Amino acid sequence: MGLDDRKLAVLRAIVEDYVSTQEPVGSKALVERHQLGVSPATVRNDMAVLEEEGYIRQPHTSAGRVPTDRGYRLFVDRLSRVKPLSPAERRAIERFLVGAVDLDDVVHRTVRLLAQLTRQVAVVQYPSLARSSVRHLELVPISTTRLMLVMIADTGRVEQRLVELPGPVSADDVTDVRRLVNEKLAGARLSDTPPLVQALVEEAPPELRPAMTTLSTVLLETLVERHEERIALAGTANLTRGGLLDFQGSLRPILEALEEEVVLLKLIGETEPSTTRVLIGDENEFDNLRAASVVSTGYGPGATIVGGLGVLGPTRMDYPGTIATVRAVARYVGELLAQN
Amino acid sequence: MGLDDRKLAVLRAIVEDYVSTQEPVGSKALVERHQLGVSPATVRNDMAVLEEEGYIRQPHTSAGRVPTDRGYRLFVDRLSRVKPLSPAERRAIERFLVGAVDLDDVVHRTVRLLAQLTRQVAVVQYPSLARSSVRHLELVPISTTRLMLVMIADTGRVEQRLVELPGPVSADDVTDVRRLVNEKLAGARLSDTPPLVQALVEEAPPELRPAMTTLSTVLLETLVERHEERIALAGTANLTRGGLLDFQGSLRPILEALEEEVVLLKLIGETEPSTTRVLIGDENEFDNLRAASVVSTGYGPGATIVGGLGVLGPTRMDYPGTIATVRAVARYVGELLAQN
DNA sequence: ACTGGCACTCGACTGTAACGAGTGCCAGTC
DNA sequence: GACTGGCACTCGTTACAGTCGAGTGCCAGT
Repeated sequence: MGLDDRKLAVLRAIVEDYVSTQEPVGSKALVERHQLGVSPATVRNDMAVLEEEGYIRQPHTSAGRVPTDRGYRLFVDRLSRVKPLSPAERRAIERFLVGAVDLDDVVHRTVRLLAQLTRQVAVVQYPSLARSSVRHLELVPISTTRLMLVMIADTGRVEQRLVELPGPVSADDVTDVRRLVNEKLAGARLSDTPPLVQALVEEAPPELRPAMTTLSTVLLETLVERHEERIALAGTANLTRGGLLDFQGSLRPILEALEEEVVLLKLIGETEPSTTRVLIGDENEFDNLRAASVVSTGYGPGATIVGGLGVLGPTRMDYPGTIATVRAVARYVGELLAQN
Repeated sequence: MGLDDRKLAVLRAIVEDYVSTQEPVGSKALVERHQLGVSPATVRNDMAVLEEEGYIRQPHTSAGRVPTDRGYRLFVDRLSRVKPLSPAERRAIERFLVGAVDLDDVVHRTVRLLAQLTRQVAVVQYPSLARSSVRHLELVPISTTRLMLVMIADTGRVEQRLVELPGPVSADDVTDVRRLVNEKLAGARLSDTPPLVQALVEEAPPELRPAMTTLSTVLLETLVERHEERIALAGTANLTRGGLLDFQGSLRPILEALEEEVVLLKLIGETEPSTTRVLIGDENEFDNLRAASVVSTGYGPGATIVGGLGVLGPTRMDYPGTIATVRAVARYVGELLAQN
């Protein structure tokens, strides 16, 4: 695969033109718009090679070339530099995020901001419980045999859950249980809680045993097993930009995929370190999304990562710009979280 | 507007055929599929009258007829009976809603169920705070000058909000404030709280005054002013059924409208009594949604109404079936809430 | 009041032709 | 050997004409 510099320049030019015009690009138009210093015929020869190598393809015999997923991949990896944000964009980010009053607010503002800046579908994962610590556990009696368990995490997340007790429990008992539970669990990482919860049951005074047992089950279920992830979504209307040319005419599979939290989590839930991840076309594992690309990254206060965020759009997207925006927004959100 | 019985029957037949075939219906096809007991020519005369009265129209000169918004309105008001649900549907509803562990769960299951049964976009409003009572208010110290305020409503809703205090407050003070606040507000309807909150500040011991003042501001803001409504959405992929024939080719305006909580609230936030509301085409106030219809109703435990739910689809929808499903789901959700 | 018949309209579909963007290839040039 | 100009070719797009048929409006007849 001997791709000399000029062939790479041709590929870059094709990607850039196609992204901005949305139309297959031909050899003549290419030399006109870019200073390649060679004739269309030469470009055609280069194109033939690029096509053979699988970086570009022709929609039909007598049309221009279009980048393949592989071509975009090469472009992203080797042919593009991350665009610095414009001052206007920086200002927009700051303006948008100040004044958020709670975590919900932060997440909603973030997802809308991201959708607006990238003009694509934005996805933000709430700070993952698995990466949070318990700040406080509250038990609110609903009736004599029912409690509302409210957990407040250090990331600002608040989760509630109804607990059905095996027998009636007095208000004093609830107070005792609350104190016990908080003594043991406050400050603990959620992923470390199972043994602590276990100990809780064993150390409980006999009269509180049954209640504590039930409670511990619910605790484990809520906090650990049922990996309670939350997701916010915005900008689905942006899918209709490019008037059905992207996504080969049907938004259906995309919209279906966007309704599945599991899918979104796999896409933006950060797996690797804090690097920005770009999934192009069928690089992602979902058939429904083989016409889409995803740019995502992790965010969190300081250097730690508590959740992921990203955008989803057509494979034909402005990768450098999108990557820059996603990164910048993630950084700002991290700073915001660090303040709380 | 003398519409005799046969003309009404013709209109009904047109609506039913058009809804099921999605194609303009002609006089000949009509007499074939329905036992009208008259010839196509007669039907044509009736159609001419119906068209003159604005109940149907021709997409183009030599095509069949299509109902207008006005035609659907007449159909809904006078020509249709609510379809009873099939046993399969009843079973689906029950199966879907048992096992919900908290309010979030109930709402999410409901909205997905509704989307699945009606095969349209479903919207469910969380129980409105304005119609809830305070069950408990919790104050969790984050730092010496910061509190997390958590409000638990009797409807199961839990709202949190960060409070920035004017000066440092001791743990004991927080306990005092918590007790005071709960004594005053527990059990109160949220809409009745403003005077209570006011009294709270006035009656507070002097050393707690500043903290209490800030807190009261936040309380009022959170609970009353910033009418904190929440909405869940599902089934947007259903918009793509009928392959762009509905919604005159572009989903854009619909998707945009669905992103605006305010819009959705106006659509399904119940205004009138507990009756089912049907908004057809441009009967709703949003230009973006003039190609859509909305069927909505209120729900709540027992006879009280705490929120709204409904579905949105093309004006060409199965109104009797949709209305029946929306009502049934609302009733089941109400029962579920009553149990808690 | 209803019906059969008939002329008419007009979108959908088909086939043909002209057009042009874009290609691959080849012979020629530096 | 690498690049270029030229040329034949492909094939989608557009325009136009013609046919078909579903559906209508109207009118005379029962």
